[in-house]
Amino acid sequence: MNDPDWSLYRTFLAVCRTGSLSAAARDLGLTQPTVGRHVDELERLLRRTLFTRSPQGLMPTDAAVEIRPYAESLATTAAALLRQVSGGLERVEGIVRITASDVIGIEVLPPILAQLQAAHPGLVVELSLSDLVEDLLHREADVAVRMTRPVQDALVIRAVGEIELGLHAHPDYLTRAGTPETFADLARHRMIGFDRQTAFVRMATAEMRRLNPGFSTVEQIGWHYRTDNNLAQLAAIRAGAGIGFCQTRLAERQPRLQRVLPDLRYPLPTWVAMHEDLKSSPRCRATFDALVEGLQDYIGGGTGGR
Amino acid sequence: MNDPDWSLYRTFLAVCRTGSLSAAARDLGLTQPTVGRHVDELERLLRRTLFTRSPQGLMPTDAAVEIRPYAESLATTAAALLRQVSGGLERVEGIVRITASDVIGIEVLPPILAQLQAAHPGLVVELSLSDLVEDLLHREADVAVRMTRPVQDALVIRAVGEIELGLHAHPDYLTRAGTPETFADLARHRMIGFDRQTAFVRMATAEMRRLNPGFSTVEQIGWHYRTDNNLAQLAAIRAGAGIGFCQTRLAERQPRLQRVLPDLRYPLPTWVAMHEDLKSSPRCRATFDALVEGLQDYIGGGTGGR
DNA sequence: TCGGGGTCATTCATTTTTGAATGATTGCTC
DNA sequence: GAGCAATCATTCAAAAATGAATGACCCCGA
Repeated sequence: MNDPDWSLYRTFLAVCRTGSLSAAARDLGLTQPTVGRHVDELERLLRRTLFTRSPQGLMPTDAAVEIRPYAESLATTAAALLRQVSGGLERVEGIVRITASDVIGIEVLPPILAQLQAAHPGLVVELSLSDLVEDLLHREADVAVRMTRPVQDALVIRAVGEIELGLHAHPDYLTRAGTPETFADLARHRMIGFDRQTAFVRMATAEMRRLNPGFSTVEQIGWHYRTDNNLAQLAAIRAGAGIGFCQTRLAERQPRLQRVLPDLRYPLPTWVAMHEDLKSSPRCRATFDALVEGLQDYIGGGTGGR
Repeated sequence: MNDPDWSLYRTFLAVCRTGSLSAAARDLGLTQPTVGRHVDELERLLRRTLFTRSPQGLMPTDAAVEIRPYAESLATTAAALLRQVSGGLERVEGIVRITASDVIGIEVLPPILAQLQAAHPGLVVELSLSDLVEDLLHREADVAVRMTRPVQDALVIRAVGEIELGLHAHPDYLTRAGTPETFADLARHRMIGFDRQTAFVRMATAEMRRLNPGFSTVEQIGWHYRTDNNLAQLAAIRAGAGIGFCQTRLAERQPRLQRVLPDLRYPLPTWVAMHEDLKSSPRCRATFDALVEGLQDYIGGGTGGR
């Protein structure tokens, strides 16, 4: 049995993603008959039907679903290879892909990255913002800012300190609704919080209770403005919708945002991580270092160290 | 800039591995001019010289060395894809790749795997024996038998108990040199042990000292027959070269191998691991289960559990 | 019921890729 | 130093892959 040509996998993946031969052809810069022939040949070589040709488009079969993750992996690796080769071996240039949470990526990273790029005009930054952690081992990203300690081997990780979360509100809201003085007061306020009870939220709630014994839990307080999107929470606070959590350093930067119950604190330990092999890549190394330094600055003389 | 065709990476990798266009062509089932053209095109698309054409063969450039790991990763993924598709979705058949240490693979696994294959004639087993842990996340292997606890996420792991190591010798040796009665006696014996001071050996030495306070360390005993190959150690013990460590259950099976200082024990915790995604693959699941059961039997009603 | 926009399959000429053959060069052996 | 067995580069004809064009089909909305 002959191995399929690797490019067939790329075509296969495009068809999986788009759901049609024509769309895949457009993405790949090929034509629809070519894509169709690629699929045919892959099916022949693998001895599997990959798509059932129904008139309303192609339906991937079980076999297609099964091998798709492998094709995705091929794609991320190929993309990583191109990023790697995009930069020289001495100078800080080329493409670096960074993954971070949306709040960090939008509120914290821009000045850090702008300064980095000012120093290295040849550097192109790709920002992938999501709470789904992209896999550094599979090179889905080159450098990551994480709020959970990366457990995988073969990663260079650096703790940059703890980002502190605290309750904040807009002065407009506080003049209207009053300023809470005790944890118990919060029960009478409009609280901004999470929508779903994700694993992170449950963990955070438990930790919050541990750190701040007087703080009532979700059940007792009740949340009036719920969203899982951290940026939306921040926007709600800014708009005077109520009291919610945001990063204290972030709030300090905002023109008019006031801290509420300053004793309540929730530290978010933060790491920067990248694959070991990328240490020797100037662009990744420089980005890593800039992120570490920038975040430590942001946190305010963080603990640093490994 | 156009993306290079993924098959160019495969050709590139073959050239890296073989060191010549002709050899790569033979491996790939292509011809030498084709391989040369592929390399040319990849160099053109990446804007990098990958090989310096010297008369005495091709020398990979720094750029080639840099991207080779990515090409290797592509190759392992493609291989994993083919293994995946080699089996059906319901029946236990196709190719399963297992990695284990050499002693386990040669002395322990054969009957387990033979029984597994007897039950499932369509199952093809690939055994990769090495102390280098192949990366399950990158699908270098489907199932692994490990002596260290796998730390990576996204793995299904199962503790199968502790394999006990003990000192053993051939009766011929013992009649010739006497049977040691105390740890101190070992100093007067021919000891079989490791060659280099690897991280594992250092750790094992420390652990050994902790578990068996009276046991002298390497420095005090002195090793007279040194090899890092565990099979070679076992062979030396069998040949009556002296006293060395081997698995007690293994020694029991040998026709004539006698335990020495039975109080001395060194338990080797053992795990079976595979990638989470492969749980739904019958061939991997069956292999995983068979290995767990077989190893628990081997250990002798091991502790089991997770 | 009738287009319009989308899909995929088929055909055929064109382009591209490939392989066989050949030549040039090197390293090794005798 | 000649002969042999490698290597890679080049050439040219054959094979393969591709794309444009066309036709058939389906869904959707008028």
